[in-house]
Amino acid sequence: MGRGRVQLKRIENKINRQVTFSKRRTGLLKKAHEISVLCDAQVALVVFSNKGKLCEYATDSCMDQILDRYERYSYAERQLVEPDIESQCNWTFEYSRLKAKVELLQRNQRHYLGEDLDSLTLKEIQSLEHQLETALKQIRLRKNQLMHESISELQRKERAMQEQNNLLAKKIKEKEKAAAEEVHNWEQQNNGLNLLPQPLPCLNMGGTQQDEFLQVRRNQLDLTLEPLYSCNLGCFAA
Amino acid sequence: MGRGRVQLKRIENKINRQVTFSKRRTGLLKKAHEISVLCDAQVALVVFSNKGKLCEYATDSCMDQILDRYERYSYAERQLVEPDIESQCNWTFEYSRLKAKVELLQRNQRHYLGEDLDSLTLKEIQSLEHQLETALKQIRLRKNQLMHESISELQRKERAMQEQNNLLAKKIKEKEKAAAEEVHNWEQQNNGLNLLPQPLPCLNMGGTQQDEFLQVRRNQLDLTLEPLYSCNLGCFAA
DNA sequence: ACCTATTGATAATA
DNA sequence: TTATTATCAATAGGT
Repeated sequence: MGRGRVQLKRIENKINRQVTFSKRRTGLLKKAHEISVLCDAQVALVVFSNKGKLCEYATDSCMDQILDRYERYSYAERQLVEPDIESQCNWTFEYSRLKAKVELLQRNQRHYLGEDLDSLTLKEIQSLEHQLETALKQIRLRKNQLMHESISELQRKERAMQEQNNLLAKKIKEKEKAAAEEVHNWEQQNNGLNLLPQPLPCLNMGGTQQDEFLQVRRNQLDLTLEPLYSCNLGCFAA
Repeated sequence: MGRGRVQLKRIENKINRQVTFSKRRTGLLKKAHEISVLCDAQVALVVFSNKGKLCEYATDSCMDQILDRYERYSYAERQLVEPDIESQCNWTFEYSRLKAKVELLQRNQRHYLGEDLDSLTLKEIQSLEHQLETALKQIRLRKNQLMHESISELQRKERAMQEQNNLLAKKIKEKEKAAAEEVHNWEQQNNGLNLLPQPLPCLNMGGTQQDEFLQVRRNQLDLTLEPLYSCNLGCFAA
């Protein structure tokens, strides 16, 4: 909304990005509040800006309660696995052990994400860099594999659709031909009356309109390539 | 938006409320995604409908990570509040929650290390790649910073040692001079006996041997600059 | 921060 | 739920 349509991709101009962020953040918070009030829903919204600034909204200002509910909700889905009653004797120990584990893992995770690096020595930093470089190699290998698979699949689909398309075009031509003959017969039978019927609209799609037809097919392909939320082919350039 | 202005209050008609919820939820998710992409922000959105149905959006589909970041962010602010004794009753729940968290973190860690990638979709892989690229940038920044500090420190040491060195060389020359004079005196006192003593080995280090001395010092510096993991200075080009 | 031309979202309706 | 459409709301690009 505004002067000109907007592309769903990162705004490269830093100033514009910041301004747009400010405006849209306001809008987003407003909408969150509105749906919360109008529809009696419980909403939690957390936004970290580009620069790491936090901004939040929560219905009735109880963020923790909602996040807690969320975790309960989503943990319930994964919880099918563990009945886990073996450790009723030494819960206290087990619990603190787990807690320590979580903290360690979180610390590591922060490091893997390039945060909180000041606590590391040069040697540790170098080790971390090396680990991530290795990981990236693996990730890119897998990515390429997936993309190749995706491309093959799309090419297969394209061929199939092309065939189907040719078939349909052929059928349409045949029908037109048949219709034209019928008209011809009718003209001969009513020779001199000069009452030409209009061609049936539903059959009016041969020859010159084939291009438009192909265009439609391409668009359908594009839609297949562009599923939810702008997963465009730009990613292949990465 | 729509036919007539809307009051910011709960929609009483149940049907209307449900319909509006559906539409606005879609809109809200869309907006959340848009600001996320356009402004390179990290967004987490959780919506519970009136009837308790959950609906969520998270940048790059990593809700847990964002909520984690949120908790870390706001943790510092409330750390004063909760000594957390309320949860002695529902330990079972807490325990399994922790356990699930550990599993999630471990799973993530594997992904950050480039392992176990087959379970990820192309979109997730791309997100992961992007995260690690960003992390690596940060890590390299920090590494360079540490190395520059290290270099400055070493250069400072080098200057200090150079000074000390000059001082020592000077002292040695003086001592040699004194020794020579003593010999001279001795020679004069023992004129004609011709019994010259060898110069003391520990003092044999003036003039022409200074260069070799500096060379040794440089090698020690190089070793300090080149610790584990082949961290040569080429990294400064990164 | 404020101003509008435009696009986008959506309430009412079917 | 889906589709349409009249209207209002959000906002992009300027000032």
